[in-house]
Amino acid sequence: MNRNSFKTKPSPSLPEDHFSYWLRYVSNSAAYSFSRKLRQSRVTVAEWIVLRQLYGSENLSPGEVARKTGLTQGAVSKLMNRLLRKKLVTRVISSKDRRYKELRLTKEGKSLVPRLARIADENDDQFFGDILPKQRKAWIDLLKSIIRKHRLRKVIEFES
Amino acid sequence: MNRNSFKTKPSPSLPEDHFSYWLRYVSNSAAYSFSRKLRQSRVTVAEWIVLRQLYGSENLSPGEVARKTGLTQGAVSKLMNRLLRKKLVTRVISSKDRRYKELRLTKEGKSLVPRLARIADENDDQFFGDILPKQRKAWIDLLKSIIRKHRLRKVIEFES
DNA sequence: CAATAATACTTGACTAGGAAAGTATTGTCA
DNA sequence: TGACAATACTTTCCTAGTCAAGTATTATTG
Repeated sequence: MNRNSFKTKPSPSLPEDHFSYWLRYVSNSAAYSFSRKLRQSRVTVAEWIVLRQLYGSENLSPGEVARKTGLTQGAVSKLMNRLLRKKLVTRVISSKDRRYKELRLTKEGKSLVPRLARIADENDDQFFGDILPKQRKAWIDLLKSIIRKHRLRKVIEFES
Repeated sequence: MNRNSFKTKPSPSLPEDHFSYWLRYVSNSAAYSFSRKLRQSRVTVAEWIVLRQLYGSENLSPGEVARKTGLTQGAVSKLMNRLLRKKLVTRVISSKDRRYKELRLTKEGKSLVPRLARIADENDDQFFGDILPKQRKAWIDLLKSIIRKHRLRKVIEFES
């Protein structure tokens, strides 16, 4: 008779048993590597994401930035203070509705974005450049389908 | 003549153009979801990982925990203070070498681990349960190969 | 065998972001 | 039109981690 025919208590699963563990492992490592590369430019990952958003529009309100990035308003507010101090953005009260603020890239901010984009490209390539385009696309489609299925809001993220 | 025959400056890549963006999106969402589920158990993700490590051995030193989890010693030290306060671990100075400490799960800590493991299983299944086992394995192999290639150290992680 | 180095851990200063309370402005409607 | 609601943003308090300096203990070495 099988020694295990009686009920056994299976030992609890390990973190490494989970798909999300490996995903996080790689994702966090890539993010960490990226954040280190950004350090020379005196910018954080969250700042890069926000700067890139602003690059695309003439001006955005803090609320719009929060919605587009998935950050909370509070986080955006603090982020903007930092970017203001670094003279990468300007923030003025809207004349139409004094509750709103208008955020704009400064000249320096504008010129920084393409440089940051190159760093991002490079980092992505370094980690995932070997994956064949076809497979890469399949992955991204799968990730997007998970996002849709769970109606995920963006969640940003650890900084080192 | 083509209007674009002169050199054009391609617009800088967007965060969404990067593989790592989608990886992080899903990874962080899953981690966030998990951390919310853990809240009821009054534990954080990092705490779960450490508790699971301790579950596997009679006792570990803070340094061993740090090496196994990828956390810094400082982080482990603070984590242990919290787990101590929650009465989930004990910490005593080793009698062989007074520089070392011996960390052990309490009875309560031991009984908690299987419950946390179930929550982790459930969360993983919720996000990634639809992926076919075969494809799932292919993914994990790919992630592991990236880890090997870059000799990645673990990096833990954002908390909400 | 004392001085110095190495090892193990802790602590303090700092950064980052979430949640919720707080402030200012505009909209609504009785 | 004046009170209350809604909206937009900021601030405060909290948690969580890194890094580097600090403390304690043991090992090494001249």
